[in-house]
Amino acid sequence: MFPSRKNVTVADVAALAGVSAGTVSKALNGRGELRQATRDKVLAAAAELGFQPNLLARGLLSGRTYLVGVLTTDSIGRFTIPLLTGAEDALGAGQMSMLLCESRGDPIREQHYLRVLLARRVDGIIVTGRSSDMRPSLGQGFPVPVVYALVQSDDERDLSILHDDENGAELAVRHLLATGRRRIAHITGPLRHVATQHRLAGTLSALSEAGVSMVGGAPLTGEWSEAWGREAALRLVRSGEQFDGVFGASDQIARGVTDGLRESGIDVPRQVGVVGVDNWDVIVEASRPPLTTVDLQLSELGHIAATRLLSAIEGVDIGSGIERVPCRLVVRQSTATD
Amino acid sequence: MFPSRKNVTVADVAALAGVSAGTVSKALNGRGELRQATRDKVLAAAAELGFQPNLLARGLLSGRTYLVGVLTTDSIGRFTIPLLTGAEDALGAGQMSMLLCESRGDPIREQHYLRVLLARRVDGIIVTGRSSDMRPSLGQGFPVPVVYALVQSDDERDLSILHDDENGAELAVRHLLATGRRRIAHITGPLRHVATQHRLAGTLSALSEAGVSMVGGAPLTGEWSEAWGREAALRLVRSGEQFDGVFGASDQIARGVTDGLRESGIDVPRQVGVVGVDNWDVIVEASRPPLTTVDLQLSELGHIAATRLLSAIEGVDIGSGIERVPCRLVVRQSTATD
DNA sequence: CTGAAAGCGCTAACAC
DNA sequence: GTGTTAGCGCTTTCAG
Repeated sequence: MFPSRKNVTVADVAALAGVSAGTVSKALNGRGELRQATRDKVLAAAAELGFQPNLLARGLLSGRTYLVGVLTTDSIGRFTIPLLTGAEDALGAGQMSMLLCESRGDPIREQHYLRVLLARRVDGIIVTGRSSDMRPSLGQGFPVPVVYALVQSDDERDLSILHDDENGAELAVRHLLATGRRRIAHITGPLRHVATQHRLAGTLSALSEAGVSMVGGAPLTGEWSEAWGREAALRLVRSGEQFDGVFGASDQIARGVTDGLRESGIDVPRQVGVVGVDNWDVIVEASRPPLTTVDLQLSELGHIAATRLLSAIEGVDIGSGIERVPCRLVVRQSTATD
Repeated sequence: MFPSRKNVTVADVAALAGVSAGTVSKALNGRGELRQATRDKVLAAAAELGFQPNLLARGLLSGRTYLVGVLTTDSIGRFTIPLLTGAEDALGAGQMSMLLCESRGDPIREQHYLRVLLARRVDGIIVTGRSSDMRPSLGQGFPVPVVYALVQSDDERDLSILHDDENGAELAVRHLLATGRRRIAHITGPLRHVATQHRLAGTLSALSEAGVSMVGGAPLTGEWSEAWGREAALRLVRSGEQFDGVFGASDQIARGVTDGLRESGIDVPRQVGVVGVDNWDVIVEASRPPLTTVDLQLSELGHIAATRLLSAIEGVDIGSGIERVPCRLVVRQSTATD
């Protein structure tokens, strides 16, 4: 399959085909006017030798490397993976490869990686990381385009592709309403996170659309954990407030809620419907019952980021600011109405 | 910081410093004998222009790209991430970068990526993926070294770096024994997986070391899921067999076991100790109580794989066959003895 | 239609 | 000590 112990060059192919190096190049790249017979001869020789053009040499000449750097500020995690996959899909179509750099939040490392990426003459850079709040812009005046995905640059002149938390919350709450629930509580993470704020805003907007108010008048805020979801559910039950729907701002919280409710003798989804956020398979499927949840469409997000970057590389103006990707609701049994 | 809109070359630096390109190269790479004053002049000029040597050009000449390809057969997941992180640590020290390719189990894609990696003249390749059974070897006769990590090549002539499931199971069971349990059950995944077989072997060896036999005489085999862990726990309880320890072959199974036991009125760890495998934070911490578990040391594994690859690239013979990385036990409350 | 020559940016060898 | 030359592998004029 790859019998070439030694690297074959155009010169080798040219020699075997009995033509010049220039002709080999034209034949293999379909450029220029060549006689069909010559072309075939070259192709045959190339195949016989297992010729692989050296992309370094090509890049040196063309000024394009067909490489994009992916700089993850935080460590790669659950959120970044689908993003990478989506980006790879979009890039693969353009025959580009991804150079992965994980700076782990260390600015020194980040500068180092940035330097390396530029030294390797990547065609563009995608900056990503843990989806929380903003991150400092890499700055302007780069020799290559930069797109931020999942993380927001603090500079308006950059383009950031983000998921739409407000939209996601609206989908969740509207679904609870559509399945007949009217008394809806919101259990969420720390209020200082923008995600928390956006999800709260979406929740309030969907509730007011329907003319109902939030149970307890305010969200229950805590950690992004199952334990908090359980505890919040218990608090809700003990408060004596009537409620028939809970929007948990993460799958972990929502799963904790289902556990807390079940252990309080409350049936999900019969008595209370529960919706989460993330569509994180392990949590969602292990939950009892399986969770209806909001999918953040991260692979779509990666796809868009990569596509925008490709456009920018082609010289197209991709604008700046924030582009939000809508979420998608995934219905499972935690909101079933049989 | 990176003001270079245009790419600066050695020629530019040479012009500014009033020397020749060759001298610039020597000055920047600390080669040859240069007068200190000249060296300083060049360094100053390079700094002023924000010079970044073009690694493509360097690679073309040196025959080394300082790139390694990472080919993941399956999609990148929970297991591959720590591995990548570990590999990056080892590679970073050698100033190498990672080119990430995710073939998603599609052989066509894999061949395509392999071709691209070779065309880019990577210095070496790490093959990884979901840790299950074997995978077909990429074959011999590559122009660059290849190391398999987490996945095992089906060709003995390749080097595969793997975690040690048997050792992990021994650690788990010995710990249960050391905390005073004698009647230990094993709940695990499908027997056709090699991981299942190795974990069973380790379990049996640790038990026989202590002269005790497995509760029920055989493992309970099922899915790698919480649901199966719960169900197996219930079966165990209903069977009427006495038991005071359970080794679950994954954190998901073990967590399911703790839930099943608690819901049967059995106290973990007072009446039964439970140990899992994976040290998967989300599962382990959300478990009630938090799980004692076996850490597969995947980032260590990635580190070793990258280190071996670097050696091979340097021309050192790294041997072949299987190198197993020992596991590490992480003790939490599910086996506490107060 | 095909070949020869130049050059992408860098470094190693050899002059001076 | 420093400049000059050649060449890594490829593509692209420009002759022929």
